[in-house]
Amino acid sequence: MLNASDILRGYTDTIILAQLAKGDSYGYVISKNVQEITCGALQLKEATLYTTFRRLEEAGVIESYWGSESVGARRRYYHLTDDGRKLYEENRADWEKYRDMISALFGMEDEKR
Amino acid sequence: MLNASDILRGYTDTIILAQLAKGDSYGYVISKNVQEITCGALQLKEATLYTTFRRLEEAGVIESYWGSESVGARRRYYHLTDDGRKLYEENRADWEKYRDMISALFGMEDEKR
DNA sequence: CAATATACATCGCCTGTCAATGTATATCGC
DNA sequence: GCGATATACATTGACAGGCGATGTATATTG
Repeated sequence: MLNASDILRGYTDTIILAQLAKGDSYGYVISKNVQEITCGALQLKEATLYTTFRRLEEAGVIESYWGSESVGARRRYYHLTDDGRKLYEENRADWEKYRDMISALFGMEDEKR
Repeated sequence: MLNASDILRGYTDTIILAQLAKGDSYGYVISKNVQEITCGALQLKEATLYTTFRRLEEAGVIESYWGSESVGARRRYYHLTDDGRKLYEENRADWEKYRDMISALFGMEDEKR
């Protein structure tokens, strides 16, 4: 069966980038959003989520800062940099190409778009 | 950038299954077909291709036999088993779901179908 | 006051992809 | 005739990303 973990691989970065493109956010909420959007079918596991944040920040496409909540658990917010936004747009464009290629490879004759 | 190797990951099995669904075939030709279909954008590297054949055969979804060519390099042909065909159909169905989910996660509001 | 939700973090394993390397046969141009 | 290139299969070891397990801490709720 098509495996969710292997599907995720390669898309995790862009999924997070897409969430941040809507505005600054933090791990827990992003994780919940992904579950909601996919009706629970796909999930960014915590280990994956936080290692990905590190990687993206190191790459300079996101920046982080601690939230100023005075109540509840602390939150580390992330912000998309200009480079990050550029990367996001590139990845979206790439996806449209790869998506069509995979459909073609899977023998789906172009129920186009 | 969306990375071709990580895109492939998770789809390689089904790509091969799809090729064999059209009839028995062998590594070299399958590899060429994939390049052709994707205009060279995606490529099943030999190491990947042959290790995947092993994995799929072990899983009982394909079977192999040596070709009877009396000329040229020997060819190992692969044949889709009944289980293989079933898996192929399942993966195609899964793909349609995952494809739409990823599009949604990437913030592509449904230019449907 | 135990259970659950919120929230972040790290370690080490697993698995699939691939570069590098090796083998062997056939063909094509010069 | 011979070097280059195409056809064809195979293995080894490295690498990287996803994740299970585990740990920390605060807030809410029954």
